[in-house]
Amino acid sequence: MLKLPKSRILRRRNDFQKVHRFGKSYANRYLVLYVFTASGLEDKVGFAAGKKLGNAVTRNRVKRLMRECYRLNQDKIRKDCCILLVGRKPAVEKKYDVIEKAFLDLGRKAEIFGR
RNA sequence: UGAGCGUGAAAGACAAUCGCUGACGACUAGUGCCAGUGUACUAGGCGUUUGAGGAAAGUCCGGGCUCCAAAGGGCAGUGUGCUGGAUAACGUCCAGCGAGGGUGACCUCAGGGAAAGUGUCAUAGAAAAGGAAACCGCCUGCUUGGCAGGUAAGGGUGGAAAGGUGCGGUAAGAGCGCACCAGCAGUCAGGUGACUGGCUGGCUUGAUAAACCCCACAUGGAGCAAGACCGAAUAGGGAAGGAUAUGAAGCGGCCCGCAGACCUUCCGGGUGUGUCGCUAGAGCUGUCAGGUAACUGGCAGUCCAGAUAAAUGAUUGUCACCGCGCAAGCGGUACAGAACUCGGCUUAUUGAUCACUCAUAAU
RNA sequence: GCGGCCGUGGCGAAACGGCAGACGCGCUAGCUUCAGGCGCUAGUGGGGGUUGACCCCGUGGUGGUUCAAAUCCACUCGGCCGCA
Repeated sequence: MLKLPKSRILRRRNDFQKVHRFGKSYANRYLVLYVFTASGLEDKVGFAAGKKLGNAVTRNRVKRLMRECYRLNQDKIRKDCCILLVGRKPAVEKKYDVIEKAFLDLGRKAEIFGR
């Protein structure tokens, strides 16, 4: 089942800062991906969309697209790491399939996909 | 047909698959209480149901609600400012009055007081505000190329020059006199009133209050980050300084009044991103009655988001509308995301419908 | 949610309601130097019309008050900051 309840989404400001500061980062034109493998936050995910992307509607849209990417591909992802996804400006105009392709590329680069 | 002026409905629809928030239900597992049936909490999947706006936005106003002991008085400050009404309240709305703009439909107006007082009116100009002012001109006189006196009709300056036009009058002129107009005061009539119309009077008062100000009215302050609960939780501890029942802090300006014992700084250390507040309300829909209207009242029906790094999404298909294209088809379908809540305003933006106006043409 | 500040030449910034751009950094030209820098002197200061003189528009935007607005008032756009 490809579910994504709220308990698996990062909530706390401290957690976001931890992943952002200590995680390894990978980026392409549409997304930035942070991977953090330390203890405490295994199998969790966070989504971020900064103010540069536009107003609340477009920021919400980018976050929803990223969440859908993670949800539909979570069975391939290793369970021992914590992921933070950040949207970049060119992603605002794009449809889901473009974002998903960008996510899969980044994931391969970061070697988060298990066997 | 073209141009315009008001009004302002609606905010693409349906289906399938996957996913999210809240509520309810039964089930499974764990933990606590209990002898046990059971019950409470947590987690999980399942079923039913629910889920953004007209502006949710800007935060420009006004209420509810909560706390500040009570929310009292005065001053200051701030805001509003034609009249009458609506309203919980408003800076909003409705109906009028007045002024201005437009051929017109219609639009705009912070629209009280300048005779309570003060200030300002640069440059130019003789003079810029109290009974002021003589630069040129005009008139009179004389010691005749200059001076004295009179004069605000003319010139000139200025955004504005001390009511305007005409006739009389005069040495020349002047509300000096008269008529009309404007304005002011009084009075009569109509109107709840703003105001409008008439009559009479003395002949006359610059502009600016979105300058200070005066007048009238309103206004205690803070805001759900309010506040309450659980709890180790503005805790408790140490050091320094200050104050003190001869009255501290406080009541986010001051005084009265209230009240009644601490306050400031530093050091070191610990604990929550908990629960409630949190959605039934000046609610929504329909209908009837009153009112020109804003709106009000009665009756019937109805329950319609409650998140907290913040749910309402993704994909596919069919249809609708628009653009391009011969066609197959391709692309597009605005502005924009609830955060305690309600009434407005403003701004962003797709956009019917209906009423009306002007121009042209036809009948 | 509450509150505050700013917007003026290319840049940083001044300016009682009364000639907009003081002043500094720039830029241009000249002097100085073998050359450059430093220094000194003068000028240009945004846009449009014009050969020039000169005229019109310009202080984020739109209106309003005023004889006159960068300044006062209202609305609005953009940017920055503070408060548990």
